[in-house]
Amino acid sequence: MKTPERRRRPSGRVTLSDVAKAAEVSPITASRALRGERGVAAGLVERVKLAAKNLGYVPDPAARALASQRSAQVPVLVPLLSNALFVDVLEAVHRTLQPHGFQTLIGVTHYDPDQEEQLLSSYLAHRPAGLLLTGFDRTEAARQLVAKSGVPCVHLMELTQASGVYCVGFSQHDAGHDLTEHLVARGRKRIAFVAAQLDPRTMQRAEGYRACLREHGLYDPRLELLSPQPSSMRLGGELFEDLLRTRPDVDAVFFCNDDLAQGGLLTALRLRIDVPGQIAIAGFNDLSGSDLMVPPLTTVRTPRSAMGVASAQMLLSLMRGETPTHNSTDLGFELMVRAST
Amino acid sequence: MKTPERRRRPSGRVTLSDVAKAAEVSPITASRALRGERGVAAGLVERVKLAAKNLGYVPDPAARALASQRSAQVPVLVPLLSNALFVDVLEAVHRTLQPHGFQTLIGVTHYDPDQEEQLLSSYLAHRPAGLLLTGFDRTEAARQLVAKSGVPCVHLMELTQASGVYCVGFSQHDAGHDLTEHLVARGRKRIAFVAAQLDPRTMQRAEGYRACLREHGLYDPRLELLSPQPSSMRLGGELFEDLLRTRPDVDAVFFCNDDLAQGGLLTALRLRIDVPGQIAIAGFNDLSGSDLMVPPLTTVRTPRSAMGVASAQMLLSLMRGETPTHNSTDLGFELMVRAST
DNA sequence: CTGAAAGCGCTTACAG
DNA sequence: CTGAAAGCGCTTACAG
Repeated sequence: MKTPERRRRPSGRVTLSDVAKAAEVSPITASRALRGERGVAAGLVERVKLAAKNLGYVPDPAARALASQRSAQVPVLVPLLSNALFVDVLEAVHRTLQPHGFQTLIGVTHYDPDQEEQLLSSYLAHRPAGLLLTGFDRTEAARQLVAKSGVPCVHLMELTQASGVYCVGFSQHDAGHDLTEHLVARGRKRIAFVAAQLDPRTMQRAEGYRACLREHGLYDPRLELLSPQPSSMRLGGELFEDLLRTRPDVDAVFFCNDDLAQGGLLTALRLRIDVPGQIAIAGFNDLSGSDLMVPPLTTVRTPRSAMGVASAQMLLSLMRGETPTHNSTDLGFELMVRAST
Repeated sequence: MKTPERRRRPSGRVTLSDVAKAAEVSPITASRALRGERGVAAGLVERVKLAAKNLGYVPDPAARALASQRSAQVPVLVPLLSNALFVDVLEAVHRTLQPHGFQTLIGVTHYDPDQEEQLLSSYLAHRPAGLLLTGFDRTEAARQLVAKSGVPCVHLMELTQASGVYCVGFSQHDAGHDLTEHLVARGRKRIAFVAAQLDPRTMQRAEGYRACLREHGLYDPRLELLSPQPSSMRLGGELFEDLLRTRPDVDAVFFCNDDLAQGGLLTALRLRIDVPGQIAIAGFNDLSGSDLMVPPLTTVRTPRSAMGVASAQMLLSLMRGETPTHNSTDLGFELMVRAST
């Protein structure tokens, strides 16, 4: 009788060799059969899959990642979860990657490049299969980290023509420009721009706003109200009141995000300010509730789900080792003209 | 001259042995020093940490998980991300676990027990350090999976006295009861309950509503409007209109969530229905924007961040192998009486 | 088409 | 307090 081995560290787990034994093949063959690698006899594949199912085998992702130097994880780094914008993108990414066996990891940067860099370094240690990042604004160290890792990466929300950089988004500048153009077309002359957070994309919209007003000779820097505070309905209401106090002659407000605009609209309602009679109000993103406001809010509908799906598809293609024909996908935007302007 | 080894699979990664060599100790000692295990000479710890820093060493989580049978991941399973409720909880969990070196993984079940079971089986394969689940309503298989895994687990949002089950939440039943009591105290007689999604917690609030109205002899099942559709502002407006059509004599509505209530309130505004004159409106959760509505919405403030923090702390304690004195933490709730009732 | 050997980068016993 | 050996559960070359 054999004495029990002394050095074992049993985990009670069903392993690949258990499956291999049950199917009467070698672990290598079992591994290949389970991963659907071609070049395994059809009969063996059947046997292995059946054995795996019967034993309730679940591959160990840690062992797999260690052996193959590649996990099935795809970290997605977004600034916030409290903005429905990013939640919609995440849902779409998750929906697209899931059926291909990739696991979406959510990382929140809070608009802080240092936090992003740290997240990146920690996620990269997990040997991710791919990476999804928001925008292009990050530390040089973060950029190096990604480049050196060789992990396929797609950027969300903004566009660039830089070669070797993959991105899916729309022109924030043009969207800001077109919404402003709409206000001008409605005959507005004193159009304010009210923004919070002041992240890169907000500032690109601000540039679009400025460009448009300059084209019409209507630009006045005193009509810009920029707050670095986080965006919220409450802040929108407060900034709207500030604006009314300091610039009582404004006839339109372009809020850089719908939560601000909704707050502004509700404040107008409370103060019995006629919208759009006295003042037109527009927002950005077409978030939930904007079409239900009183009056319904004019805004720009941004392709949130489409960006999630398209960026995930581009990443899938990169992870397969393919070279996409286009490295930049412009998904456009849609002006939603409603009763508030 | 030695021929290069043929079987190497170099990953270009800085490993623990690189650090050990640089610090002139064995890999085991380096490992212990880095993990802060006590029983290593202070001088060595210094040397190892310095070497690690100089080399830019980042431990490989896959190797660590494989060797120790335990990862640093803590999956949190929530029904949705589109409800701010869960986003707030997640933020708080993440904030609490992060400094202890644990990584929060977000899993979304879409209120589907089968999806939850599948997520659980996939996450458990990663040998998580701990687990955070929403509520108690899951498949028997899911329950078994968790129990057999031995992974420490805390439940969120609901309470139970069952022994060996850890939970952090508040009484959904009592909150529903107390809000209804407030409406009764305001002299309302025909109080409707309008709900969507119909998840377990919503139905517990419904029970609280029923109990309260029965106590006052005011219960009328025809005043309940229950829709299995996902909760949203839009749906709230629609259900409110349905209710006005079928039960024109209602004098108060208890919406089971603030998004529904906000939609109802905006619809009332649009239809020029006097709130609270003709009809009182109340919501649940005190989500962003509820205090800014016109009129501001009466609701129940639920301890979202507190639940996130407390559940993460309870889990930290379990992961340390401690046995918490209380296995159930009741965080209570707060009635926010505003102008809509 | 199939398999024996080695290795991925750590940690767990066990010894001293 | 420190270390040599073995092992965690897979996959990657290499051979046949």
